[in-house]
Amino acid sequence: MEKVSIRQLERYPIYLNYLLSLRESGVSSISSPAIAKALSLSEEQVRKDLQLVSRSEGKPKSGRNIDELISDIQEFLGYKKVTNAAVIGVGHLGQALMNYKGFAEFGLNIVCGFDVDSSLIGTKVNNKEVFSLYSLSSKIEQFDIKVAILVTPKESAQEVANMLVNAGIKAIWNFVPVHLNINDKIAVENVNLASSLAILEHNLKQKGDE
Amino acid sequence: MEKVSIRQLERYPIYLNYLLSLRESGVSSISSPAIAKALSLSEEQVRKDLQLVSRSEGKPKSGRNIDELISDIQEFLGYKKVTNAAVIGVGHLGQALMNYKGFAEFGLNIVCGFDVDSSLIGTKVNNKEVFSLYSLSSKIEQFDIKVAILVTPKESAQEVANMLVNAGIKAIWNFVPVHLNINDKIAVENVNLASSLAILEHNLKQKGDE
DNA sequence: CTTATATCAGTATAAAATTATTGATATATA
DNA sequence: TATATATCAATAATTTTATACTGATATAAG
Repeated sequence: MEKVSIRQLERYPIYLNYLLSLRESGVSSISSPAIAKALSLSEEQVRKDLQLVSRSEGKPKSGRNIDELISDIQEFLGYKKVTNAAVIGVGHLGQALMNYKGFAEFGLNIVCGFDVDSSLIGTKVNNKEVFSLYSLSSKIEQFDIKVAILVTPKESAQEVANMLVNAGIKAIWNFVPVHLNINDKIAVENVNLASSLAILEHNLKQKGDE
Repeated sequence: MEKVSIRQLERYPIYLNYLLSLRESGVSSISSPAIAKALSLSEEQVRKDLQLVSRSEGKPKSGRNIDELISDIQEFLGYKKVTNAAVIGVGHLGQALMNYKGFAEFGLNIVCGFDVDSSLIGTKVNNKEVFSLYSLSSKIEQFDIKVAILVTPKESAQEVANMLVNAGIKAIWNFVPVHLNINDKIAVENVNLASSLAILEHNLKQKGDE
């Protein structure tokens, strides 16, 4: 496999999204410059990104076949095989994630939630049961859960992360704004809204100054 | 202002978070290498990042004063002045965002929500009223709303974004997985969960292969 | 008080990512 | 069918970002 950069990885879902919407409106082929224009990227970047994951070459003048391109990106991103996940911490955000329908198209299947709050345990959110955090190990095995979606309060995030690792989780999608110190055999990806907001505010300030 | 990179901007909230937790546990000064170690970064990177925003210099052997550092980062990120925001689209995620307490510390104040669903209009979420999307212009002015937090369905995102711009919004924090074509006077920052998940899955796969 | 050293600031180097360039070619158009 | 051109792949140049190095200095330890 050729090396793919983090930045590239971030772009593929964006391409995919756009291509899917194009296909819905009946388009059957597209060129890199056209994609670039639609997504405000450079054509070189788009071409390189697509070259990396696409099995067939693009054709001058006509571009690439959309169906093939979609299939190749989905394949590359692993959307074609299902990964089971669980939400850890069934608060507002946790529940919103459990209710989110869109994960299915990413191959992510949220099978259940975990919490310590006894008033939540045994309830269902979007038809997915909420279990006690202390049944983690058995449920992870039982449901073949690979990814933990961590949405606990800050204070308990590290402790719960340790529990997850002990219970055999291989990847943590961390929505808690805390740096987790974790065995580097485990994949950790942080969703940091504060970082995103910092960029927005910075841009807002700059545009205001112009 | 010296130039700051996107990557750096993303890191400041992470530093801040860590420093706040340190201060809570009574620590009063910290060195760049110590921060680097705690957050799994390189000491050079941390030092450069801090140099950029810190008004006072660090001292060999003892490092930097935590209170000062926290204050400088907060100042730099604009956390000390309040920016009013509104949630556009009061679904599961929109409600979760309206309920999220953490934005206050970022200087972001969600004042209300907007939706087109008449069963939502007039209700309150976390004590913030939900207005009709068609009252956008007047409310934006009335409440001095600067940032729109966009959480609509895909299909309507672009159309609503246009309405927001017409109504005078200066920044859009876009949670919808759609590329918005917007006047570049407006700051747009995309929160793309699919991108984040793509990175996680890629790492998961790589670690599995090792 | 003196010395050793951790940390600093500033600069230089290296790595990563993006953008530009070049020559080739498949297709649309005449 | 011939020609012009949009797009391609591959490579080179540039820019951005991260890391390493150097000499200076404030503090801890003796």
